[in-house]
Amino acid sequence: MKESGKISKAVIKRLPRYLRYLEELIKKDVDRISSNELSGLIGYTASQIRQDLNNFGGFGQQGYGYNVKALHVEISKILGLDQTYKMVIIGCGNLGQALANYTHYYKAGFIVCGMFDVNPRLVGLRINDIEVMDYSLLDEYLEQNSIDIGIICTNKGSAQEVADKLILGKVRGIWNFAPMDLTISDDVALENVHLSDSLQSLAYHINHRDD
Amino acid sequence: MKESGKISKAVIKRLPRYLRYLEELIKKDVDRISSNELSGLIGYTASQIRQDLNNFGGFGQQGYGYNVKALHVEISKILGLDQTYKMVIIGCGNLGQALANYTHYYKAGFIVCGMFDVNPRLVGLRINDIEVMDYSLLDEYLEQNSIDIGIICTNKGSAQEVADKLILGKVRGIWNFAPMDLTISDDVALENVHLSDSLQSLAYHINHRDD
DNA sequence: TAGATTGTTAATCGATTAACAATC
DNA sequence: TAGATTGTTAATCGATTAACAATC
Repeated sequence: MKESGKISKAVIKRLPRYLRYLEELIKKDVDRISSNELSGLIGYTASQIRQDLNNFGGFGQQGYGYNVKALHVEISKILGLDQTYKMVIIGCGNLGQALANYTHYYKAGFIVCGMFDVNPRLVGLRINDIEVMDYSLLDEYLEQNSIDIGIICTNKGSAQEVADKLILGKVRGIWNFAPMDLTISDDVALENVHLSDSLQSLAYHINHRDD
Repeated sequence: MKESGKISKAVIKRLPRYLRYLEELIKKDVDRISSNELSGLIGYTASQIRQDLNNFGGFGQQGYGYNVKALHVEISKILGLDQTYKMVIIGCGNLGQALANYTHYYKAGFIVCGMFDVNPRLVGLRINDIEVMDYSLLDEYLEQNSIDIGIICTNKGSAQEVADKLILGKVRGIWNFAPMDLTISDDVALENVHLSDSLQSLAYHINHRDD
């Protein structure tokens, strides 16, 4: 295995997609697959697939290909999906609630432990057995519970303040849905989902479909 | 201006971010900005900023820099934000509802016209004055209304079928939130938001923060 | 063993950065 | 005009693809 730390972001971004296709193959009881066959399904070149996987070690076997289940296990481990993550959601509007339900039903391993909002109408609400707490209780909650991920579903104006609180409260990663770029100490992982940016890209591509 | 059609995806992905920072500057009544100053804010190199913008034409002026408002207008036009887009949402669970509200309140220009679901409990519900219709009415609706964008918030199993219907119904773009890769005729634009992939990347970065 | 397919090096391609002449 | 800063070409860097020897 190569030294970690020099694996490019582009490679990491592809790993979840490998996982999705491997899951399909497992469902179909496919035991082995060559980089060439996988290329046909997933759309990356066979060469790229082999390069990607070899960043982490030799998971394949010459003349045989890759064992589907074993590869799935390996990529899961690389991504850290063999662990569980405790999460809090800050901002419990539609999006916050959607993410709570989504992770609850579909994402074993990512567990929403606490939900927080400033809106008194939302405080007290129960979403999948998690009660929405008042935002003022966040600091205390983070002190008393070891939380891995903070999910920011607030508006732009509050997002940086929330991020600061989350970092003080020792989260290891932030999943940011607010439409802005957060300033984050670099020992905290940050993943942005900028829906607005995404929609604007779509608009561009709608107007340049023939390119 | 260069020939369109050879502008890289990386450039397009950066445009919405330029727009966000330009909006901040407009709010602060900043009239002009140099690539160097903008670089300090946005985090791209000054060189990259000038390269990016020159893909579309000479928006700046030597010795002066860029006019903030004018640049904002130009990038908006490039992205097609000077137009309006009629949208339908398929799948009106939490996420579909969240997106309806989000675009309703924050995204002038992107208008949700119709919402559809198979679940009889959701059909009839009103979200921002849009009534959720039965999914079986989608084909007819698309025939009678000229819709630009279809937003897929269904589960994986239904997503491809929905996409096919949307394409038959002549949408120009699809915003896909289902955790799978759709097969799309290439005159339809496609933008994926794979939340699950995003969360998995975050997990990776949490476990490799020191790299 | 012969055939298949990986792991890995080398070649290519594309994107980013640096440099600087043009020009406001 | 002198100074500032763009537009644009050239250099560098990184990521993808091609090729092939290693090996199961």
